[in-house]
Amino acid sequence: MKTEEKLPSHKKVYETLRKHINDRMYKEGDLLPSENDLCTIHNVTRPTVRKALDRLMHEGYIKKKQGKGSIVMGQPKGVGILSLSGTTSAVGKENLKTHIIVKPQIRQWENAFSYPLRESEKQVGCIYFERLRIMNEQPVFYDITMIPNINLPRFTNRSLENKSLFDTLRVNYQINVTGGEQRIMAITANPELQKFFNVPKGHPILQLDRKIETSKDGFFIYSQVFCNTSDYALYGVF
Amino acid sequence: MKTEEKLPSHKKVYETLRKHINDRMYKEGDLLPSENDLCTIHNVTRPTVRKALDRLMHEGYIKKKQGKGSIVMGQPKGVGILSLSGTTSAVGKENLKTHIIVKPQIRQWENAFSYPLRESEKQVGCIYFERLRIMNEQPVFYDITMIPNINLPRFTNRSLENKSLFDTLRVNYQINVTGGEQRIMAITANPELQKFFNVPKGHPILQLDRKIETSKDGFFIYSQVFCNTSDYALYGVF
DNA sequence: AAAAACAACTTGTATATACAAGAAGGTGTT
DNA sequence: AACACCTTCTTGTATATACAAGTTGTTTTT
Repeated sequence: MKTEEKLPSHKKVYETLRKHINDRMYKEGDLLPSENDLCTIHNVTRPTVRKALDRLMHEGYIKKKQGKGSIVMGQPKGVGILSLSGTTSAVGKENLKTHIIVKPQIRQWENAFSYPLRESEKQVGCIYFERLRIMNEQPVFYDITMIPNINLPRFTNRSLENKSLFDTLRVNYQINVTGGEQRIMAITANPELQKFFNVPKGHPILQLDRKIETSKDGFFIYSQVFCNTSDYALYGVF
Repeated sequence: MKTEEKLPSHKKVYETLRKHINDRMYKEGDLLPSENDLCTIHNVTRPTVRKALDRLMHEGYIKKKQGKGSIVMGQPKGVGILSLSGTTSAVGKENLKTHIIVKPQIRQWENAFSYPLRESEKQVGCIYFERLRIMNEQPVFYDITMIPNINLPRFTNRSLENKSLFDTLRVNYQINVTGGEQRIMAITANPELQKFFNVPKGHPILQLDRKIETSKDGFFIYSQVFCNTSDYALYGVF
């Protein structure tokens, strides 16, 4: 088994810097080493470093200023819900607890939240689970996730609790989220949601249906998220 | 007056291709000319072309496949609401009518939808307007926009009706949207919204508060959008 | 006829180089 | 002290070049 395929240098530089920012080695407001310094550090040339920095900039980890340098912005807040990552990175891991309501299980599926499925997806079935996310003792997210049941060794054992699903896929399976589409709407809580969120009848709830696309051809993640925004508004950058 | 500053070549290539895709000269599913062809067409080198293509790819206009080419995806649907553009490009211009509820006017402001303002912003005051957006005879969006009152020649005369505000800024004033932040929540319609949307009391409404950042230093656009999602769910790609 | 090998495309990665333009700090002159 | 200038740092733009790797169609071989 070779989980270790050799990454292109610009991705290695990206992963390294990303990790250092996440680990707070570079803090918000800091300047990254200059592009030339990064060249010597990673033993690559400037276009390569710039490619890594471009991606970090796009994802909101840094901002660049001509003549000044690359300013660290910290972990992008809430890129999660509204543009890329999952709920975990959206609100920060600090005060977020996760209850698994329905454990990951193999299911048949015909469609996914009104998204039509390919034949290849229907054949393999899906990994299905439901989670309730709780912030400061208060339930905020309720989400249903469906993933095609392709061969992901040890997947169900992994970190659905507190780590980001997308990080798991990226680091362990070299599957990157490349984009996706989502529908978002306001609804009122049905009895089930009333129970989960502990809210009265008629309470407004945010609903997100998402089809998430990855670098693995034909591999999509489907998720439906309900969110009680009365105390925590969904926050996102773009 | 020189509205015409010379753009870097990679931006010129980007703008040209973007326009051609928007004008349907390249249709969905088409292949763009190869990178080498684009080089000779625009008389630049490959890294320059690739930079333009990278941006088009990030914004969803094209997808690239190694060995194949650059596949045109058409105008990115709904990049609008949830990641970059304004409501116009989010839903397509076809069936969208705009009613100006409050005409653009100069106002003082102390804050913008709970976003704090800089001193420099407070001093110049803001351009304020409210719009109701109607799709197929049905009111869907109600939005309030506030823009710092810096010198934008002929701005209030321009195209608040049907064109995208962001396109106007980009083409006429070389101001690009570089990002922003937003809060999104579900609420129930207050009496004013009940009237605008023609919905009963307790009807769920989507609310977006946005602070939009531009390439012009210190120039932010603030907008608050209410959306009746009972018939048209907000759709976005990312 | 079917399969394998090849050639001719495409995009992906990476280097080396050069100059432009903005920011910051020091050094002089006034 | 204040200002202008210069040097030196930074990132931005652009070229020229090379090879790797994926796709497609053609040619050759079996």
